[in-house]
Amino acid sequence: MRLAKQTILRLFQYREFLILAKSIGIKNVYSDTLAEALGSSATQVRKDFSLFGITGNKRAGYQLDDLLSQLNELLGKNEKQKVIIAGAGNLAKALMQYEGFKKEGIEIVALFDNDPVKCDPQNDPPILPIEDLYNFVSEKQVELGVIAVPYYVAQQILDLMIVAGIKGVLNFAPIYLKAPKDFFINDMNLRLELETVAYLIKTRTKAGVHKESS
Amino acid sequence: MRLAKQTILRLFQYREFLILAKSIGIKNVYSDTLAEALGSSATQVRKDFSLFGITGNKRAGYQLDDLLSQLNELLGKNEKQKVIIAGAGNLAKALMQYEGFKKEGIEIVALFDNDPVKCDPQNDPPILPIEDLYNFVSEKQVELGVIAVPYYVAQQILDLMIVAGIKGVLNFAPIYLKAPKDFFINDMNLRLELETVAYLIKTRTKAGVHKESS
DNA sequence: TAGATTGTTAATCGATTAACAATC
DNA sequence: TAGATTGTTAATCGATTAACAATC
Repeated sequence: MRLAKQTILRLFQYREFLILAKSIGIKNVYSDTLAEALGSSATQVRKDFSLFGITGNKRAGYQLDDLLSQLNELLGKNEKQKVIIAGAGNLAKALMQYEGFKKEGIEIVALFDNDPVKCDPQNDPPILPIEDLYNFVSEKQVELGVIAVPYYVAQQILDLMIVAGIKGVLNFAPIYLKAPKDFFINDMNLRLELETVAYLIKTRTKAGVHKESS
Repeated sequence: MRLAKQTILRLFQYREFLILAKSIGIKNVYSDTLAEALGSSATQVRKDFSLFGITGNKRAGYQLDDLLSQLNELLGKNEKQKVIIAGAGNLAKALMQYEGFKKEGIEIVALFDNDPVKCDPQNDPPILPIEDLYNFVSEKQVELGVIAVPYYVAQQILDLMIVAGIKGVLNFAPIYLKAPKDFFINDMNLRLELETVAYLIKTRTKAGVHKESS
């Protein structure tokens, strides 16, 4: 099934909200509850669910535990996924602090950096020289990467990742990267995103695009 | 004019490429050149331009300097914009390192943090206690903010920003924030974005959504 | 039962792409 | 001129929203 990135993002957001709701003892949710929590609409929520054959009860909404386990299954949250980060700078640190990764089945297994000063194989996760990337990734069969290196080495690092066996990346380098058709790249250009908000403020479109799911 | 966030993002990306192209001495570009550079299509490029009345020459494409100055005008790049960051953690540091901000007319004028240890009014930009946010923002008439604080204080910080006069934010807190209709929020949930790539890899949709402009 | 909520179909909306005339 | 490229209109595509029957 072809799935829009936006839909997938929403499914993750539903899941996130359910976990929170569960922690405060809620047992049932309605499409309306979820819509409210995400700034979406009830129809959208039901539509998303119907795409996956997730069903609720006509009068009682969705049973939380049930819904959550269906989403977990769907989103592959029952399996672990290893990730490496290229570039051991502040962005990498910020990601590691985002925390909750481990809880989410995503494990940062190593960082890689050019700068010998930043390297520290004893750290957990280890910070290794770029030269080790190929062997590490191919041996451990890591498939997910993050590109947090300066833009002028980003393509080179990506190429290295690709031959090593990485299948998709989250890219923070502000540059268009070339990759095979079946390779996934999710571009995050933080500066452009900030400039976009700056632009919107300046031109103060009165009937506002005030909510973006990015 | 109502403008899709995606269109604005593309305009910024064109501009970015033009600056690079200019630096290596290129004088003319074609819609095809720009499309290639961004992984877009020539039709898309011309369509975007036509929305703004930007025109080229039938046979010679677009004169680079000319195009660039039109984009600068359009995107408000001839004016400066001040921005504050709430939360002086690694993400804030990463943003400051992104560099090029000043060059882009965006100036980080202050950071704010709860933790007295992190505060340093002598730093450039100054790192101030949250208590100072209201006065600082209203006095300096800052309109743009970044939310880089933990999710459980994000709404509170946003409310504070709003009353202080901020008109839009780039939000890194993984939570749906409530704000007035004419307030701009651009949500960046880095974890969800990474999870999305992880999902796409797992389900390995062969006919790939391999390029995302997020 | 009456009221509330789901699940789905059809309508709308918006963005991207294709087609092509204009013209340098 | 012939060929290449623009600018725009129409077609397509996909996602969101509205409407509403089904039913707990």
